[in-house]
Amino acid sequence: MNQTSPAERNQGKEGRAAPKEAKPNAATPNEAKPEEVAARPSAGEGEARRPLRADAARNVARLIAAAREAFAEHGSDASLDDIARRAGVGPGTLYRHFPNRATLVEAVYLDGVRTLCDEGNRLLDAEPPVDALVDWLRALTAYVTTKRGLGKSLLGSVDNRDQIFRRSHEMIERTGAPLLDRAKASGAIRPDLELMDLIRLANAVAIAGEQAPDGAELSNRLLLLAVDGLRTRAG
Amino acid sequence: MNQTSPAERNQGKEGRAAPKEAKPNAATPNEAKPEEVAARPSAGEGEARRPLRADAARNVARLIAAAREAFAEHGSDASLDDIARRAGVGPGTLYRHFPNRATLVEAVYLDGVRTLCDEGNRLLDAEPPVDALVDWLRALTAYVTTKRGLGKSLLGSVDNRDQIFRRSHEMIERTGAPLLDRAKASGAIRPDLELMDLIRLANAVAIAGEQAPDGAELSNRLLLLAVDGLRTRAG
DNA sequence: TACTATACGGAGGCAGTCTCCGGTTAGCAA
DNA sequence: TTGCTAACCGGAGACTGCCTCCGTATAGTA
Repeated sequence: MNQTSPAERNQGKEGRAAPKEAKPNAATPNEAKPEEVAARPSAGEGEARRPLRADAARNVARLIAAAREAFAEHGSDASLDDIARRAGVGPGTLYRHFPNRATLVEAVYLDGVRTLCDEGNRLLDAEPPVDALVDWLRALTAYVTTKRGLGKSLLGSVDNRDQIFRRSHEMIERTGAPLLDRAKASGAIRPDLELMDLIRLANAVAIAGEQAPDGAELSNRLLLLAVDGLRTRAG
Repeated sequence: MNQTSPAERNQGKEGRAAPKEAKPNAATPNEAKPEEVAARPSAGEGEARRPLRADAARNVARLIAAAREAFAEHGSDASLDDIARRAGVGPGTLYRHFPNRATLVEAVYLDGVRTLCDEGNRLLDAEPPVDALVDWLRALTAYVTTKRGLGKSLLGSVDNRDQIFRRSHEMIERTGAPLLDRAKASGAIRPDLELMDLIRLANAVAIAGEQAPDGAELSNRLLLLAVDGLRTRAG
């Protein structure tokens, strides 16, 4: 039985038994793509790692997808039991894979980064390069929106949070840089543009979208307006 | 029976019945000092106001004190049942006086401002004037720390929050200005110093203290260092 | 002192969290 | 293919928090 013990989950919560502690493991569901082979989270560092069974990996993926949906609708305080139901699994299954809310939030967060980077890698072959960059910026803006909501709820886990944020930023840079270089090389984008400019732009339009009733639509419109201004001017 | 109805408390919470809505009343427990005579919160504007009974006023005061303690230990998500227990009253009593968490947070918040201002008014007679000012700045820093924690949880009530923040800022200015003037008049403090400088200073050291394990001690040390720099230089 | 409007409080319903353990099954060896 | 077993599942149940209801208590006034 790979049930995480109560001691594994305790971290400074008063009253009832403390909530489960987020465990930084070398290979956790959050490290690998949910469907990819993954070692079990509870194995010690020196122990041989055995990948998750196929049904377990499927459940992890379903839980992350359900959590993303629930967090989008209700925020990161969404009911974990509800997430389990949406995923079609029992609460015990949710808690076996994600000992507490923070680990699930982290998993959704990193899955979002991975999806964003996968999208960026796919767009490396898309033509024209400037449209590929714009498509990726759109995905980046959507990601920023979810990042802001989930990032706040990772506040309680200071040690881990900085590491997560740094790693995701690195992933985004590795993905965005080639896309930007392609667009510059095509001559359609001003050559002085830097990736950090685009990341800040995505942040700005995501924040603007948070305040509006039709936030996603507004963010998209603002993004397209801003990108228009980034194009190399003909003549 | 002055029980607030479910409709009075509802405000956009999914799942279960929505939580109680904070009711902005002309005279609520939050307006008056808890022990002071207060009209009942649920009375309409045009109705004659009858002060709370003595036992009711005592319970309000106990609830605010218990809430402050619980919020300091657990944050503004502290269990309301636990706060009622700490106050030695039933949950029904808590909900009769504070229909939802936000009203209780607001009461604790405003009570803190009132306490700060009372402290400032008491210090108007203290000698030397510069030490009186420093004592008040220490209290202001402690207040800012609690303000930041409680202020975040008032985010959900945008209309009321701005009003609360503005009112508390006015109270702080009315209290702090005479203390600063006295210290200036005594010649011990540089004459170009403004109250906003001191408020910003209190904010800065409070924020610094949030990140440290011995936060309160650090904030105090930083405050004293900074105040040293504000003194009029001899010679 | 008697009366009554006001206040109290805690049982109970509901929802969410989280664990435990009997049952199921994926995956491997023979 | 079959049998075995370690890994996995899931949901009942205990517990906590939120919140209301209504019988009881009491503060305050005449």
